[in-house]
Amino acid sequence: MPRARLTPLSVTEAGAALIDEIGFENLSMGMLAERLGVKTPALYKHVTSQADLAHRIAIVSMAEFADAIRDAIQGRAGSDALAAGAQAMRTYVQEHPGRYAAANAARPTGPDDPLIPAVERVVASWAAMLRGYHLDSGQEIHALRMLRSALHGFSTLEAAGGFQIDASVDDSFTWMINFLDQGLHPATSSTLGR
Amino acid sequence: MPRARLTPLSVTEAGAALIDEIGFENLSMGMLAERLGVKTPALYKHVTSQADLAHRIAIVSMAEFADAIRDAIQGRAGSDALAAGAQAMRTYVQEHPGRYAAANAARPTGPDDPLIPAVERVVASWAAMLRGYHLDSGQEIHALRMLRSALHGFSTLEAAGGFQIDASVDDSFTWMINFLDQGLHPATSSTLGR
DNA sequence: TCTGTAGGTTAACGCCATTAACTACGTGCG
DNA sequence: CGCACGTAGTTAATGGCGTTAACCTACAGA
Repeated sequence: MPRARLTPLSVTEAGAALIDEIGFENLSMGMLAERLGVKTPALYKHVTSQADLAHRIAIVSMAEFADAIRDAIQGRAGSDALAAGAQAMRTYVQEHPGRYAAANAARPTGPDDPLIPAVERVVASWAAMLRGYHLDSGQEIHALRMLRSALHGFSTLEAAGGFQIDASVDDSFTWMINFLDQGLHPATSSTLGR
Repeated sequence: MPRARLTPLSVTEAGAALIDEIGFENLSMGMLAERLGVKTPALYKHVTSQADLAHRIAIVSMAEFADAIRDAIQGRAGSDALAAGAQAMRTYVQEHPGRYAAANAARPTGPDDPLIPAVERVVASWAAMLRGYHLDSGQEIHALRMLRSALHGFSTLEAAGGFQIDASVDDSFTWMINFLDQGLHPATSSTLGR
């Protein structure tokens, strides 16, 4: 049998893949070990605990998420940037519900937790996007929080199957983005069709 | 020792109280039993499983929540109704984070699950509130979903300690409500929704 | 070639949810 | 008035989980 098969990173990535399949709260060390072709205690050679594993998954997921948002917004401005960023977020949550849940549940363990810069990159992307709307400096934080609330709320409710009524969820999402975009624009201009 | 101390309802209510203190995912049968001055297996005489307990908590919580929203909106209209309902929701989540999490995680077990009418009462309250804005009938669902997303997202992020930046969360909330209110008013939202 | 380290194993512990088997209280019937 | 039965509660046992301890052994470097 070959040795040195597993590393903290490989365990984390396998955990991230698993968590998307079975859900954040259903992650178990036994299932992950089996997936990796190893007995459960072997994981503890690479990860100190299940909480540590979850935190590592959160970090790589938040970094992935930050990349997705940045890539979507990059090269666009104003309404286009908002629509693209919002879609990117929704898509990420749809494709990686477990990763997103892990990333969102995590709290920094200290001042040099790599989770912090990852979170900051997400915030920076949204802030850059909002800059295109030329808000008053005092309103930027509020707009940021509103945006985050609306997108987070929509994405998680959708991922949890919370939208039961028979009406297109896609339509609701673009409607919401339009609504937010128009409200963010100065009252005069608004030529955003779809 | 007296008998017949516990009932399904009393167990559920004690569970609801406990879940607010320790968090939805930390609920354990042992802790609840201890709280009730009884051994763990005794709970199974009133509740079939921990999942059943969580579901019962979800039902009473959703009913409570529906009452809170209804009471807040009752007698108000338009912007006032929105502000009051939104505040009521935020307050409920702040005071009862575990109950809210349980209510939100629950899914109806069948067509005659009492959870369903409770959910419908919540939806009905929000729909009644929105009626004051005289939206096109096709837009009502979208507005409802947006409202729910924004309020759910804000409340849960706040309850989870997700707003770290040093700026008044209260201010952000009222700012968001104002934003939504203005966008919903017919005069300024005439071009919404293609 | 020998040795130390590190990634893996098996075995064991404690906590949890759940079930089985049993006990005793108190109601309601004779 | 007493007895029987239903039921709220008990103790004991099972199985699954995360975790730790003790051990084994393949491989790297002296």
